[in-house]
Amino acid sequence: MALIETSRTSAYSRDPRIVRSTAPSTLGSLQAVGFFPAGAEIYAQGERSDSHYKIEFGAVRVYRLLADGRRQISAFHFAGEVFGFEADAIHHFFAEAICATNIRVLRTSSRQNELSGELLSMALQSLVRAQEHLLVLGRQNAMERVAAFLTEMSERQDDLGNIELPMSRMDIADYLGLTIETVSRVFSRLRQQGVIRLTGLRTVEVMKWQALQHMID
Amino acid sequence: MALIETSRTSAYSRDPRIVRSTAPSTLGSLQAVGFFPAGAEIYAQGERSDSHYKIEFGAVRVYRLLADGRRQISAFHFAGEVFGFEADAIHHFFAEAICATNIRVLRTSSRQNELSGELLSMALQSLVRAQEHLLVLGRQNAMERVAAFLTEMSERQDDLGNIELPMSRMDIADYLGLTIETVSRVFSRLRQQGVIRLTGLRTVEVMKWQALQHMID
DNA sequence: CGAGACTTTGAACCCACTCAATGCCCGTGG
DNA sequence: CCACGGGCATTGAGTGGGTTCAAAGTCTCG
Repeated sequence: MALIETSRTSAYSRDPRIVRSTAPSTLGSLQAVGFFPAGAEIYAQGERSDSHYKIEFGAVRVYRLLADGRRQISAFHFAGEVFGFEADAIHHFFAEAICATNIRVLRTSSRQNELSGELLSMALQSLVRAQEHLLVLGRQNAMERVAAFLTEMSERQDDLGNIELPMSRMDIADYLGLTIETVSRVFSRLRQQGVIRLTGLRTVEVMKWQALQHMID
Repeated sequence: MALIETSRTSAYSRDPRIVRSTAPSTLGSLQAVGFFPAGAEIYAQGERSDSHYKIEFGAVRVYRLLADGRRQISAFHFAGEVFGFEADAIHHFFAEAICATNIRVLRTSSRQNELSGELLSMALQSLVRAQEHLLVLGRQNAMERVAAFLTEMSERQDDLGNIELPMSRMDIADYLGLTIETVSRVFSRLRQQGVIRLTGLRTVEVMKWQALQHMID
Protein backbone atom coordinates (compact mmCIF):
# COMPACT_ATOMS: atom_id res chain seq x y z
CA MET A 1 0.00 0.00 0.00
CA ALA A 2 1.44 3.33 -0.96
CA LEU A 3 0.60 4.90 2.35
CA ILE A 4 3.22 7.05 3.94
CA GLU A 5 3.85 8.68 7.24
CA THR A 6 2.94 12.30 6.75
CA SER A 7 4.16 15.51 8.25
CA ARG A 8 0.77 16.53 9.58
CA THR A 9 0.91 13.86 12.27
CA SER A 10 4.44 14.75 13.16
CA ALA A 11 4.32 15.89 16.70
CA TYR A 12 2.99 13.82 19.47
CA SER A 13 0.82 11.05 18.33
CA ARG A 14 2.46 8.22 16.52
CA ASP A 15 5.99 7.78 17.70
CA PRO A 16 5.86 6.38 21.22
CA ARG A 17 5.76 2.63 20.95
CA ILE A 18 2.92 1.43 23.05
CA VAL A 19 3.11 -1.60 25.28
CA ARG A 20 -0.16 -3.31 25.95
CA SER A 21 -0.74 -3.63 29.63
CA THR A 22 -1.57 -7.31 29.59
CA ALA A 23 -0.23 -10.20 27.60
CA PRO A 24 -2.34 -11.63 24.77
CA SER A 25 -1.77 -15.09 26.08
CA THR A 26 -4.89 -16.89 27.16
CA LEU A 27 -5.98 -19.82 25.08
CA GLY A 28 -9.75 -19.32 25.34
CA SER A 29 -11.59 -17.16 22.86
CA LEU A 30 -11.71 -13.63 24.32
CA GLN A 31 -9.02 -11.87 26.28
CA ALA A 32 -6.22 -9.29 26.37
CA VAL A 33 -7.02 -5.93 27.85
CA GLY A 34 -4.93 -3.01 26.68
CA PHE A 35 -4.51 0.60 27.67
CA PHE A 36 -3.74 3.16 24.99
CA PRO A 37 -2.78 6.77 25.76
CA ALA A 38 -4.03 9.59 23.54
CA GLY A 39 -2.75 9.22 20.00
CA ALA A 40 -1.60 5.63 20.36
CA GLU A 41 -2.03 3.36 17.35
CA ILE A 42 -4.29 0.38 17.89
CA TYR A 43 -3.78 -1.13 14.47
CA ALA A 44 -2.51 -0.01 11.08
CA GLN A 45 -3.67 -0.48 7.53
CA GLY A 46 -2.16 -3.60 6.01
CA GLU A 47 -1.69 -5.46 9.31
CA ARG A 48 -3.13 -8.91 9.68
CA SER A 49 -6.47 -8.87 11.41
CA ASP A 50 -7.69 -11.72 13.56
CA SER A 51 -9.51 -9.77 16.24
CA HIS A 52 -12.22 -7.29 17.04
CA TYR A 53 -11.86 -4.56 19.65
CA LYS A 54 -14.31 -3.59 22.36
CA ILE A 55 -13.86 -0.24 24.06
CA GLU A 56 -14.13 -0.31 27.85
CA PHE A 57 -13.56 3.42 28.22
CA GLY A 58 -12.20 6.15 26.00
CA ALA A 59 -12.67 6.91 22.32
CA VAL A 60 -11.19 5.74 19.02
CA ARG A 61 -10.86 7.13 15.50
CA VAL A 62 -10.72 4.84 12.48
CA TYR A 63 -9.31 6.42 9.33
CA ARG A 64 -7.64 6.10 5.99
CA LEU A 65 -4.82 8.12 4.45
CA LEU A 66 -3.95 9.16 0.94
CA ALA A 67 -0.31 9.29 -0.12
CA ASP A 68 -0.20 13.08 0.17
CA GLY A 69 -1.49 13.08 3.74
CA ARG A 70 -5.17 13.72 3.20
CA ARG A 71 -7.07 11.85 5.87
CA GLN A 72 -10.64 10.65 6.13
CA ILE A 73 -11.93 9.46 9.47
CA SER A 74 -14.56 6.87 8.66
CA ALA A 75 -15.86 6.44 12.18
CA PHE A 76 -15.52 7.40 15.81
CA HIS A 77 -16.12 4.74 18.44
CA PHE A 78 -16.90 5.14 22.12
CA ALA A 79 -17.20 3.06 25.28
CA GLY A 80 -19.16 -0.13 24.79
CA GLU A 81 -18.79 -0.23 21.03
CA VAL A 82 -17.00 -2.85 18.96
CA PHE A 83 -14.90 -2.00 15.93
CA GLY A 84 -12.23 -3.51 13.71
CA PHE A 85 -14.41 -5.68 11.48
CA GLU A 86 -12.65 -6.67 8.30
CA ALA A 87 -13.78 -8.72 5.37
CA ASP A 88 -10.59 -10.59 4.62
CA ALA A 89 -8.30 -10.81 7.66
CA ILE A 90 -6.42 -7.66 6.64
CA HIS A 91 -6.93 -4.26 8.23
CA HIS A 92 -7.99 -1.75 5.60
CA PHE A 93 -7.80 1.20 8.01
CA PHE A 94 -5.84 2.73 10.84
CA ALA A 95 -7.22 2.92 14.36
CA GLU A 96 -5.94 5.22 17.10
CA ALA A 97 -6.98 6.14 20.61
CA ILE A 98 -8.29 9.71 20.74
CA CYS A 99 -7.82 9.98 24.49
CA ALA A 100 -6.80 7.57 27.25
CA THR A 101 -8.59 4.42 26.22
CA ASN A 102 -8.91 0.87 27.43
CA ILE A 103 -9.67 -1.85 24.93
CA ARG A 104 -10.55 -5.51 25.19
CA VAL A 105 -9.42 -7.59 22.26
CA LEU A 106 -11.93 -10.18 21.08
CA ARG A 107 -10.04 -12.83 19.22
CA THR A 108 -12.05 -14.08 16.28
CA SER A 109 -12.92 -17.60 17.27
CA SER A 110 -12.71 -20.39 14.78
CA ARG A 111 -16.18 -21.37 15.96
CA GLN A 112 -17.30 -18.07 14.54
CA ASN A 113 -20.93 -19.04 14.40
CA GLU A 114 -21.46 -18.69 18.12
CA LEU A 115 -20.63 -15.03 18.08
CA SER A 116 -21.68 -14.17 14.60
CA GLY A 117 -25.23 -13.26 15.53
CA GLU A 118 -24.07 -10.54 17.88
CA LEU A 119 -21.14 -9.57 15.68
CA LEU A 120 -23.40 -9.41 12.66
CA SER A 121 -25.67 -7.03 14.50
CA MET A 122 -22.82 -4.71 15.45
CA ALA A 123 -21.27 -4.86 12.01
CA LEU A 124 -24.63 -3.99 10.49
CA GLN A 125 -24.90 -0.99 12.77
CA SER A 126 -21.50 0.16 11.52
CA LEU A 127 -22.65 -0.43 7.96
CA VAL A 128 -25.78 1.68 8.36
CA ARG A 129 -23.79 4.47 10.04
CA ALA A 130 -21.19 4.47 7.28
CA GLN A 131 -23.83 4.54 4.55
CA GLU A 132 -25.69 7.35 6.25
CA HIS A 133 -22.43 9.25 6.58
CA LEU A 134 -22.00 8.94 2.81
CA LEU A 135 -25.00 11.23 2.41
CA VAL A 136 -23.37 13.81 4.69
CA LEU A 137 -20.08 13.75 2.80
CA GLY A 138 -21.60 13.57 -0.64
CA ARG A 139 -24.49 15.97 -0.46
CA GLN A 140 -24.49 18.25 2.58
CA ASN A 141 -22.82 21.64 3.03
CA ALA A 142 -20.58 22.67 5.90
CA MET A 143 -23.37 23.87 8.17
CA GLU A 144 -25.40 20.72 7.60
CA ARG A 145 -22.38 18.51 8.21
CA VAL A 146 -21.62 20.09 11.56
CA ALA A 147 -25.28 19.96 12.55
CA ALA A 148 -25.39 16.28 11.63
CA PHE A 149 -22.21 15.69 13.58
CA LEU A 150 -23.51 17.36 16.73
CA THR A 151 -26.76 15.45 16.43
CA GLU A 152 -24.95 12.15 15.98
CA MET A 153 -22.61 12.76 18.91
CA SER A 154 -25.52 13.74 21.10
CA GLU A 155 -27.54 10.66 20.19
CA ARG A 156 -24.60 8.44 21.04
CA GLN A 157 -24.20 9.94 24.52
CA ASP A 158 -26.51 9.58 27.46
CA ASP A 159 -26.32 13.22 28.48
CA LEU A 160 -28.59 15.16 26.17
CA GLY A 161 -28.02 18.87 25.83
CA ASN A 162 -24.39 18.88 26.83
CA ILE A 163 -22.14 17.16 24.32
CA GLU A 164 -18.65 16.00 25.17
CA LEU A 165 -16.32 15.98 22.18
CA PRO A 166 -13.12 14.10 22.99
CA MET A 167 -11.73 14.73 19.51
CA SER A 168 -9.90 17.77 18.18
CA ARG A 169 -11.12 20.16 15.51
CA MET A 170 -8.85 18.41 13.07
CA ASP A 171 -10.49 15.08 13.85
CA ILE A 172 -13.92 16.63 13.35
CA ALA A 173 -12.78 18.19 10.08
CA ASP A 174 -11.35 14.90 8.83
CA TYR A 175 -14.56 13.13 9.78
CA LEU A 176 -16.76 15.67 8.01
CA GLY A 177 -14.58 16.14 4.93
CA LEU A 178 -13.89 19.80 5.78
CA THR A 179 -10.93 21.88 6.96
CA ILE A 180 -10.39 22.89 10.58
CA GLU A 181 -10.99 26.51 9.61
CA THR A 182 -14.39 25.74 8.16
CA VAL A 183 -15.38 23.67 11.20
CA SER A 184 -14.30 26.51 13.43
CA ARG A 185 -16.21 29.08 11.41
CA VAL A 186 -19.39 27.01 11.50
CA PHE A 187 -19.08 26.56 15.28
CA SER A 188 -18.70 30.33 15.58
CA ARG A 189 -21.69 30.94 13.37
CA LEU A 190 -23.83 28.56 15.41
CA ARG A 191 -22.65 30.31 18.56
CA GLN A 192 -23.49 33.75 17.18
CA GLN A 193 -26.94 32.49 16.23
CA GLY A 194 -27.46 31.24 19.76
CA VAL A 195 -27.89 27.65 18.61
CA ILE A 196 -24.99 26.35 20.69
CA ARG A 197 -22.75 27.49 23.52
CA LEU A 198 -19.12 26.44 23.69
CA THR A 199 -18.83 25.81 27.40
CA GLY A 200 -15.32 24.45 26.91
CA LEU A 201 -13.14 23.81 23.90
CA ARG A 202 -14.39 20.24 23.88
CA THR A 203 -17.83 20.72 25.32
CA VAL A 204 -20.87 21.97 23.43
CA GLU A 205 -24.22 22.83 24.88
CA VAL A 206 -27.10 22.89 22.42
CA MET A 207 -29.51 25.72 23.17
CA LYS A 208 -31.86 25.37 20.19
CA TRP A 209 -32.35 21.78 19.19
CA GLN A 210 -35.08 22.69 16.78
CA ALA A 211 -32.83 25.04 14.84
CA LEU A 212 -30.16 22.35 14.65
CA GLN A 213 -32.58 19.70 13.46
CA HIS A 214 -34.03 22.06 10.94
CA MET A 215 -30.64 22.30 9.28
CA ILE A 216 -30.32 18.63 8.49
CA ASP A 217 -33.96 18.03 7.63
CA MET B 1 -39.56 10.22 7.73
CA ALA B 2 -39.60 13.60 6.08
CA LEU B 3 -38.76 12.22 2.70
CA ILE B 4 -40.75 13.43 -0.21
CA GLU B 5 -41.21 12.63 -3.83
CA THR B 6 -39.11 15.16 -5.67
CA SER B 7 -39.35 16.81 -9.02
CA ARG B 8 -36.02 15.53 -10.27
CA THR B 9 -37.31 12.01 -10.55
CA SER B 10 -40.43 13.15 -12.25
CA ALA B 11 -40.26 11.70 -15.63
CA TYR B 12 -39.88 8.04 -16.28
CA SER B 13 -38.56 6.10 -13.39
CA ARG B 14 -40.76 6.06 -10.34
CA ASP B 15 -44.36 6.28 -11.36
CA PRO B 16 -45.23 2.99 -13.04
CA ARG B 17 -46.36 0.65 -10.31
CA ILE B 18 -44.41 -2.50 -10.68
CA VAL B 19 -45.85 -5.94 -10.25
CA ARG B 20 -43.45 -8.60 -9.14
CA SER B 21 -43.49 -11.44 -11.57
CA THR B 22 -43.93 -14.21 -9.04
CA ALA B 23 -45.87 -14.42 -5.84
CA PRO B 24 -44.00 -14.29 -2.53
CA SER B 25 -45.88 -17.29 -1.33
CA THR B 26 -43.70 -20.27 -0.51
CA LEU B 27 -43.42 -21.27 3.10
CA GLY B 28 -39.82 -22.45 3.18
CA SER B 29 -36.98 -20.08 4.04
CA LEU B 30 -35.75 -18.74 0.73
CA GLN B 31 -37.95 -18.03 -2.23
CA ALA B 32 -39.70 -15.49 -4.41
CA VAL B 33 -37.96 -14.59 -7.60
CA GLY B 34 -38.84 -11.18 -8.94
CA PHE B 35 -38.23 -9.31 -12.14
CA PHE B 36 -37.82 -5.55 -12.01
CA PRO B 37 -37.72 -3.35 -15.11
CA ALA B 38 -35.43 -0.34 -15.22
CA GLY B 39 -36.31 2.19 -12.56
CA ALA B 40 -38.53 -0.11 -10.52
CA GLU B 41 -38.44 0.25 -6.77
CA ILE B 42 -37.28 -2.81 -4.88
CA TYR B 43 -37.81 -1.37 -1.43
CA ALA B 44 -38.24 2.06 0.12
CA GLN B 45 -36.86 3.79 3.16
CA GLY B 46 -39.04 3.20 6.17
CA GLU B 47 -40.46 -0.12 4.98
CA ARG B 48 -40.20 -3.14 7.22
CA SER B 49 -37.25 -5.31 6.33
CA ASP B 50 -37.25 -9.05 6.80
CA SER B 51 -35.29 -10.12 3.77
CA HIS B 52 -32.07 -9.82 1.86
CA TYR B 53 -31.87 -9.65 -1.91
CA LYS B 54 -29.61 -11.56 -4.24
CA ILE B 55 -29.19 -10.31 -7.79
CA GLU B 56 -29.43 -13.00 -10.46
CA PHE B 57 -28.89 -10.55 -13.31
CA GLY B 58 -29.06 -6.81 -13.70
CA ALA B 59 -27.93 -3.95 -11.46
CA VAL B 60 -29.27 -2.08 -8.47
CA ARG B 61 -28.74 1.33 -6.87
CA VAL B 62 -29.18 1.88 -3.14
CA TYR B 63 -29.65 5.50 -2.10
CA ARG B 64 -30.91 8.05 0.34
CA LEU B 65 -32.79 11.29 -0.25
CA LEU B 66 -32.89 14.64 1.49
CA ALA B 67 -36.14 16.53 1.71
CA ASP B 68 -35.13 18.92 -1.07
CA GLY B 69 -34.34 16.12 -3.49
CA ARG B 70 -30.60 15.81 -3.08
CA ARG B 71 -29.70 12.17 -3.51
CA GLN B 72 -26.71 10.10 -2.46
CA ILE B 73 -26.27 6.64 -3.91
CA SER B 74 -24.46 4.65 -1.26
CA ALA B 75 -23.82 1.59 -3.38
CA PHE B 76 -24.28 -0.11 -6.72
CA HIS B 77 -24.86 -3.86 -6.76
CA PHE B 78 -24.44 -6.31 -9.62
CA ALA B 79 -25.18 -9.92 -10.49
CA GLY B 80 -24.26 -12.33 -7.75
CA GLU B 81 -24.18 -9.77 -4.98
CA VAL B 82 -26.41 -9.59 -1.93
CA PHE B 83 -27.76 -6.33 -0.55
CA GLY B 84 -30.48 -5.03 1.75
CA PHE B 85 -28.79 -5.65 5.09
CA GLU B 86 -30.38 -3.62 7.87
CA ALA B 87 -29.56 -3.36 11.53
CA ASP B 88 -33.06 -3.14 12.92
CA ALA B 89 -35.64 -4.64 10.58
CA ILE B 90 -36.34 -1.26 8.98
CA HIS B 91 -35.01 -0.21 5.60
CA HIS B 92 -32.90 2.93 5.94
CA PHE B 93 -32.51 3.33 2.19
CA PHE B 94 -34.24 3.05 -1.14
CA ALA B 95 -33.30 0.37 -3.66
CA GLU B 96 -34.16 0.46 -7.36
CA ALA B 97 -33.32 -1.59 -10.40
CA ILE B 98 -31.01 0.32 -12.75
CA CYS B 99 -31.84 -1.88 -15.72
CA ALA B 100 -33.87 -5.04 -16.23
CA THR B 101 -33.03 -7.01 -13.14
CA ASN B 102 -33.96 -10.33 -11.59
CA ILE B 103 -33.77 -10.71 -7.86
CA ARG B 104 -34.08 -13.61 -5.49
CA VAL B 105 -35.45 -12.68 -2.10
CA LEU B 106 -33.75 -14.39 0.81
CA ARG B 107 -36.13 -14.32 3.71
CA THR B 108 -34.25 -13.79 6.95
CA SER B 109 -34.66 -17.10 8.68
CA SER B 110 -35.45 -17.25 12.35
CA ARG B 111 -32.60 -19.73 12.62
CA GLN B 112 -30.37 -16.92 11.54
CA ASN B 113 -27.21 -18.57 12.74
CA GLU B 114 -27.06 -21.00 9.86
CA LEU B 115 -26.67 -18.26 7.32
CA SER B 116 -24.97 -15.68 9.42
CA GLY B 117 -21.46 -16.78 8.61
CA GLU B 118 -22.00 -16.18 4.93
CA LEU B 119 -24.17 -13.14 5.51
CA LEU B 120 -21.61 -11.67 7.88
CA SER B 121 -18.96 -12.02 5.22
CA MET B 122 -21.07 -10.25 2.61
CA ALA B 123 -22.15 -7.54 5.02
CA LEU B 124 -18.51 -6.95 5.95
CA GLN B 125 -17.63 -6.56 2.29
CA SER B 126 -20.31 -3.90 2.00
CA LEU B 127 -18.97 -2.23 5.13
CA VAL B 128 -15.42 -2.04 3.81
CA ARG B 129 -16.66 -0.71 0.46
CA ALA B 130 -18.77 1.95 2.15
CA GLN B 131 -15.93 3.05 4.41
CA GLU B 132 -13.53 3.23 1.50
CA HIS B 133 -16.07 5.28 -0.40
CA LEU B 134 -16.10 7.74 2.48
CA LEU B 135 -12.52 8.65 1.59
CA VAL B 136 -13.56 9.33 -1.99
CA LEU B 137 -16.46 11.56 -0.98
CA GLY B 138 -14.65 13.30 1.84
CA ARG B 139 -11.21 13.95 0.43
CA GLN B 140 -10.91 13.41 -3.33
CA ASN B 141 -11.50 15.90 -6.14
CA ALA B 142 -13.68 15.35 -9.18
CA MET B 143 -10.97 13.77 -11.31
CA GLU B 144 -9.92 11.42 -8.53
CA ARG B 145 -13.51 10.44 -7.85
CA VAL B 146 -14.17 9.47 -11.45
CA ALA B 147 -10.88 7.59 -11.65
CA ALA B 148 -11.77 5.71 -8.47
CA PHE B 149 -15.19 4.96 -9.88
CA LEU B 150 -13.86 3.56 -13.14
CA THR B 151 -11.32 1.49 -11.25
CA GLU B 152 -13.96 0.11 -8.90
CA MET B 153 -16.36 -0.73 -11.73
CA SER B 154 -13.58 -2.44 -13.64
CA GLU B 155 -12.50 -4.52 -10.67
CA ARG B 156 -16.05 -5.69 -10.14
CA GLN B 157 -16.41 -6.91 -13.73
CA ASP B 158 -14.69 -9.83 -15.36
CA ASP B 159 -13.90 -8.02 -18.59
CA LEU B 160 -10.88 -5.84 -17.94
CA GLY B 161 -10.25 -2.93 -20.24
CA ASN B 162 -13.81 -2.49 -21.42
CA ILE B 163 -16.14 -1.28 -18.70
CA GLU B 164 -19.90 -1.59 -18.95
CA LEU B 165 -21.73 1.12 -17.04
CA PRO B 166 -25.42 0.29 -16.73
CA MET B 167 -26.10 3.48 -14.79
CA SER B 168 -26.74 6.99 -16.11
CA ARG B 169 -24.54 10.03 -15.62
CA MET B 170 -26.93 11.18 -12.94
CA ASP B 171 -26.47 7.90 -11.06
CA ILE B 172 -22.72 8.25 -11.34
CA ALA B 173 -22.92 11.85 -10.15
CA ASP B 174 -25.10 10.92 -7.19
CA TYR B 175 -22.72 8.11 -6.30
CA LEU B 176 -19.66 10.36 -6.47
CA GLY B 177 -21.21 13.40 -4.80
CA LEU B 178 -20.88 15.51 -7.96
CA THR B 179 -23.19 17.01 -10.58
CA ILE B 180 -23.83 15.41 -13.95
CA GLU B 181 -22.09 18.33 -15.60
CA THR B 182 -18.91 17.77 -13.64
CA VAL B 183 -18.96 14.04 -14.34
CA SER B 184 -19.43 14.75 -18.03
CA ARG B 185 -16.61 17.29 -18.04
CA VAL B 186 -14.22 14.87 -16.34
CA PHE B 187 -15.09 12.12 -18.82
CA SER B 188 -14.39 14.57 -21.63
CA ARG B 189 -11.09 15.58 -20.09
CA LEU B 190 -10.04 11.93 -19.72
CA ARG B 191 -11.03 11.34 -23.33
CA GLN B 192 -9.03 14.34 -24.53
CA GLN B 193 -6.02 13.09 -22.60
CA GLY B 194 -6.34 9.70 -24.27
CA VAL B 195 -6.86 7.93 -20.94
CA ILE B 196 -10.25 6.52 -21.93
CA ARG B 197 -12.39 6.02 -25.01
CA LEU B 198 -16.15 6.33 -24.86
CA THR B 199 -17.05 3.46 -27.16
CA GLY B 200 -20.72 3.94 -26.30
CA LEU B 201 -22.60 6.21 -23.93
CA ARG B 202 -22.48 3.45 -21.36
CA THR B 203 -19.26 1.74 -22.33
CA VAL B 204 -15.81 2.94 -21.45
CA GLU B 205 -12.54 1.55 -22.69
CA VAL B 206 -9.51 2.38 -20.60
CA MET B 207 -6.46 3.05 -22.76
CA LYS B 208 -3.98 4.11 -20.08
CA TRP B 209 -4.48 2.21 -16.88
CA GLN B 210 -1.33 3.61 -15.41
CA ALA B 211 -2.51 7.19 -15.81
CA LEU B 212 -5.82 6.32 -14.20
CA GLN B 213 -4.17 4.60 -11.25
CA HIS B 214 -1.78 7.49 -10.82
CA MET B 215 -4.74 9.78 -10.19
CA ILE B 216 -6.09 7.98 -7.19
CA ASP B 217 -2.84 7.42 -5.38
C1' DC C 1 -38.24 10.64 -38.74
C1' DG C 2 -39.75 13.11 -34.87
C1' DA C 3 -39.81 13.78 -29.85
C1' DG C 4 -38.17 13.25 -25.45
C1' DA C 5 -34.57 11.90 -22.54
C1' DC C 6 -30.01 12.08 -21.69
C1' DT C 7 -25.37 14.13 -22.45
C1' DT C 8 -22.11 17.61 -23.52
C1' DT C 9 -20.33 22.23 -23.50
C1' DG C 10 -20.04 27.16 -22.08
C1' DA C 11 -20.11 31.25 -18.80
C1' DA C 12 -20.68 33.23 -14.36
C1' DC C 13 -21.08 32.52 -9.56
C1' DC C 14 -20.27 30.84 -4.83
C1' DC C 15 -18.92 28.03 -1.02
C1' DA C 16 -15.20 26.03 1.02
C1' DC C 17 -10.20 26.07 0.71
C1' DT C 18 -5.66 28.25 1.20
C1' DC C 19 -2.63 31.27 3.22
C1' DA C 20 -1.70 34.17 7.00
C1' DA C 21 -2.06 36.28 11.44
C1' DT C 22 -3.93 36.58 15.91
C1' DG C 23 -5.99 34.61 20.08
C1' DC C 24 -6.61 31.27 23.74
C1' DC C 25 -5.54 27.63 26.97
C1' DC C 26 -2.61 25.18 29.78
C1' DG C 27 1.56 23.28 31.49
C1' DT C 28 6.33 24.48 32.74
C1' DG C 29 9.90 26.83 34.71
C1' DG C 30 12.09 31.02 36.39
C1' DC D 1 3.03 34.27 40.83
C1' DC D 2 3.82 35.51 36.39
C1' DA D 3 6.29 35.00 31.96
C1' DC D 4 7.16 32.11 28.43
C1' DG D 5 6.15 28.70 24.96
C1' DG D 6 3.74 25.34 22.26
C1' DG D 7 -0.24 23.37 20.55
C1' DC D 8 -4.84 24.24 19.17
C1' DA D 9 -8.46 27.21 17.78
C1' DT D 10 -10.30 31.37 15.75
C1' DT D 11 -10.67 34.99 12.44
C1' DG D 12 -9.73 37.48 8.04
C1' DA D 13 -8.71 38.14 2.93
C1' DG D 14 -8.29 36.27 -1.46
C1' DT D 15 -8.47 32.25 -4.60
C1' DG D 16 -10.32 28.36 -7.15
C1' DG D 17 -12.83 24.00 -8.24
C1' DG D 18 -17.31 22.58 -8.71
C1' DT D 19 -21.97 24.24 -9.07
C1' DT D 20 -25.63 26.69 -11.27
C1' DC D 21 -27.91 28.34 -15.10
C1' DA D 22 -28.43 28.03 -19.95
C1' DA D 23 -28.12 26.20 -24.56
C1' DA D 24 -26.76 23.02 -28.00
C1' DG D 25 -25.83 18.24 -29.27
C1' DT D 26 -26.79 13.18 -29.53
C1' DC D 27 -28.96 8.87 -28.88
C1' DT D 28 -32.93 5.92 -28.87
C1' DC D 29 -37.29 4.28 -29.63
C1' DG D 30 -41.76 4.84 -30.85
